[in-house]
Amino acid sequence: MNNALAARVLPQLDETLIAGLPPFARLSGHQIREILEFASVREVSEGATFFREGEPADRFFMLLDGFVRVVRITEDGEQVIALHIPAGQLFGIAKALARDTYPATAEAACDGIVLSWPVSLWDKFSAEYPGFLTETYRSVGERMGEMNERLMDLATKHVEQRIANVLLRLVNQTGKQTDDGIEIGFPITRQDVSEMTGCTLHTVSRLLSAWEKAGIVRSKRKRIVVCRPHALVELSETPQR
Amino acid sequence: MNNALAARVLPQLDETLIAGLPPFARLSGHQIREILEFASVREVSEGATFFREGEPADRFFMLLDGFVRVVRITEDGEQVIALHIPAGQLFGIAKALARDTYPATAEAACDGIVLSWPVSLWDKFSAEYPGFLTETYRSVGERMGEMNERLMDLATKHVEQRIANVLLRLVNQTGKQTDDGIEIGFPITRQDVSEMTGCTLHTVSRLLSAWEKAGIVRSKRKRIVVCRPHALVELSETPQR
DNA sequence: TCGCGACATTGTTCTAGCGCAACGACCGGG
DNA sequence: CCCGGTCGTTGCGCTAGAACAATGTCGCGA
Repeated sequence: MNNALAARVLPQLDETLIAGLPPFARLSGHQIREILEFASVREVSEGATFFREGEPADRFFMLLDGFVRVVRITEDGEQVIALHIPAGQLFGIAKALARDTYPATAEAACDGIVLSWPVSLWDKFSAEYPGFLTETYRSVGERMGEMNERLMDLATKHVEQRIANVLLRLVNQTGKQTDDGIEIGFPITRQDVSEMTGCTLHTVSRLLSAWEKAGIVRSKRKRIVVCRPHALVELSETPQR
Repeated sequence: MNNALAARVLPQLDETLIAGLPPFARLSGHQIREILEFASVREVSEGATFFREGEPADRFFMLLDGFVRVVRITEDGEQVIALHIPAGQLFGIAKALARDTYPATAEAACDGIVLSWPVSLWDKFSAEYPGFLTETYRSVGERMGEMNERLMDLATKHVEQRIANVLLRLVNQTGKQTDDGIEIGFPITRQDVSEMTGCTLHTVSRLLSAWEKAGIVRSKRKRIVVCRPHALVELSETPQR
């Protein structure tokens, strides 16, 4: 699908691709065309970096296809994955929060396609395009809510519950139905899961093995399929043991 | 000071009190008076609740004096303190993030004074008062940054480092110079610290005792004074042990 | 002034999850 | 087809910090 989409999108940007996205939903055909005029398109492959924490925020982005991983790195080199952003959302919107540098690093969790605009257009977008700001702040609010959930989990839950929660969230947000169950929509390693849950990849590996034996998940290299989501829900709710 | 301020503020709202605050900094005297016309004033005492998580967000608030504690509660009744808000900032601004309920509970960390307005005035404020929205989003951004820091800490740091960090942050944000050192600006229990760092009050107590013996802090009931901030900085940076 | 409730300390025991280590499996490139 | 790198698994010992428990202290209201 990625390739098919790329083939459609790259030769000539198709306005129907972005017309339905929340920040642009209320715009006229003319406005959509205008937006596309200004946009740079970029095809990215897994692992590509869009921008790094601390860099001057000179562009903002719309993800058309794929997933973006938002990452922060501690002084001693440990990564923490703060968030995953699905296709159809804006990111790198430091300007919306009156910042002039990016607060985190953004990289492609899988191959994908992004549009981007210079930040100098931000004020034009927010002034002229009805709904743009509202929808932007709605998704800021949602991301804050998600961070909050993770904060609570890290503060109060056990590793097992946190991992169960992360899998459930990813499956809800990005899941694709397969014959076995629901698969997380992008490649993901044990290391990634550990960086999302604040534990070691060893613990993740052990738990996934155990869950695989129990028939709750199935996983291949970089792929995780959840077969019995409800079992995970129960695990994530069990206070301890 | 609280009482003196209350005496000044309650009989008749003094426009100089809010004219200097960032969200209102660029407004004319007339606009300031208009804002005060619409405002409800409330004196609160320690522990009072402004609103609870999940309630419809029918008002937004400006803290004139005191500190607000932003709290979330897990299904099993555990509290997590997400944030402290100092005087001079807006809070309960769900509307800014296109939410119609409050995402968390807000209570008074100490006696204080708040203004509040019905949420129906939000659009008027943001449309008519230049700088209001910008400053609002700046502080949203700062709070997100702070949550992010805490997320990283919870995910990668040890309890000792997290507690050291929390003390340093509180001292920086709210500290008052005393002859011994810098004191946190509001009453705070071991339990509170534990709810900020995701550990037990026992561990907090033990560590504070140890630090007191080492001359790093001094603490009485509900009061913590940091004598040697730099020692805490070192503790917060020590990878382990 | 006394007594109660909120707050704090400190010892002991126990375990979840980390650190370390070694090996195995799969994947893409030359 | 082979080889090196990335990704995953699993066992073992250890320790940070939780859980449990008991006792001490401060401050406020009657």
